Amino acid sequence: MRRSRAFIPTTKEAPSDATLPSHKFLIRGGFINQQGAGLYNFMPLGKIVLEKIRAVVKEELDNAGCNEVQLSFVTPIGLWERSGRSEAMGKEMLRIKDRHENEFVLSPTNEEAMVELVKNRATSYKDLPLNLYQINTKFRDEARPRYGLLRGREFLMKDGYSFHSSQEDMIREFDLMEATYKKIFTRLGLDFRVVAADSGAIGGEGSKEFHVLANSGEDTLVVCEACDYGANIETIFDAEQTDALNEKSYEELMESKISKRCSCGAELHFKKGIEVGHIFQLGTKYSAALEAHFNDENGRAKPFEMATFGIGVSRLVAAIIEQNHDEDGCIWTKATAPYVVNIMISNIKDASQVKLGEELYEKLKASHVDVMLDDSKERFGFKMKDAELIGFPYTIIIGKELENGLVQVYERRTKENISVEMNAVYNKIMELIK
RNA sequence: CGGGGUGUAGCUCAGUAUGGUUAGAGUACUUGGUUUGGGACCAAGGGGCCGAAGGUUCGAGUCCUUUCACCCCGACCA
Repeated sequence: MRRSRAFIPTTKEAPSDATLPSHKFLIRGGFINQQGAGLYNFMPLGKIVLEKIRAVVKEELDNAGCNEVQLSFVTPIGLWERSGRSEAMGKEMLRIKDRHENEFVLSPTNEEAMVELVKNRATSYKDLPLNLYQINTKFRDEARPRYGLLRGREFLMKDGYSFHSSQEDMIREFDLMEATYKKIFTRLGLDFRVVAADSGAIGGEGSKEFHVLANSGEDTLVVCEACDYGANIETIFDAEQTDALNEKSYEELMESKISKRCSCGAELHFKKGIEVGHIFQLGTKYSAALEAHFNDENGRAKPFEMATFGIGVSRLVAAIIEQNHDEDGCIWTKATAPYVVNIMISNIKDASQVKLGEELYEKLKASHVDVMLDDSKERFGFKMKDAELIGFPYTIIIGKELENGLVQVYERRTKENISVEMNAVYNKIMELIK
């Protein structure tokens, strides 16, 4: 993409209502803009990031044998009445009426719809197991949306549901999904932890959360430094206790409640996390309620054993920045950067700079590198600030040193600038972005 | 859903206590010129139903009533 053709409205100042780094930088960088409380538009850069995350999620799930589907976003209220969740979820569900006065819900989640989809279509144990997922818009009418994309009302979430003929098989799938999620978050370049969790309102037993570690995280985790043990603090104290406590007294309570040492012997620490994934074992809660049965080996009807798996895709966009930013802006990981390489022509009036920039641009594009050519008329300082704000992992600076046959490669994360022979920069970049 | 706050230019905000020229600044934008390695400088411009509706008044951004929206703290949540 050429900067001169791109719609990337960056600003020097953040709107006054943004408090978190991710919120500020995503708006300042021209990734998103707010449409209403908890409602966001994704502008070109934001959309690219979203799609990159979506692609990684899809690839890993498909590899693990999951089937992608797409359920209708608007769902008849009857679906929710049958499971009792119309009542249970209450005002969280946004209800609308059509011209015939029929009531509908904008899906906040899709257990019911997915059970209905599979019911009477997968009818035998021979049809199982099945794992169906979608990456689709959800709507939850939060009492108080906040923190930009971290707690919107409308959001993009991957939700998956698996169907099994036995609990053992369901647990096997649960473990497979845990492993798959680890691959996904690793590929995205994130520092994350898997922790034991409460299963919350959705019900069921056996529940694990995936948290991106970040100071602004809403959840407090207890994690072991040595092994992979971790737990959400909610699982250790009941809600009333946690209400009254500040962080320091958590530590005191910890001593009385649990050992300061992990069972592996290493020390336990507190971390803040942003929940970006949640997997849980549902059992037959929904299949029994909705009478979704299959025939077992003996020809007996049984409700499906189920598990459910979520990943907050749009939340991840913000979580990545919460974990990866500095005072100047975003620092995207290689897998999530809207453009991995930014070619900066310092002075657009300098024909030799333009020539090299164009050549590199074409060459990198031909090599399937996601590359931006900054051919804007701005001055050097402006372009640098803009590149830092947007957070391209690498910027090739074509400028003054070109007279000596040199260009600079600027690494966003470290802010290091290295000089490279102009003829060697292509190979250097290809090596760096691997 | 409880408590608090804010709505004035694309963005950040003055102006509102005490009503009174043509509603301001910075930034962003347009044009011309000078600049050209860290969000440049000079000059000239464009841009506002002062959130909305009603009311008081000779006169309302400012006072009164109603309403809508958004934000913050809490309770609740991928």
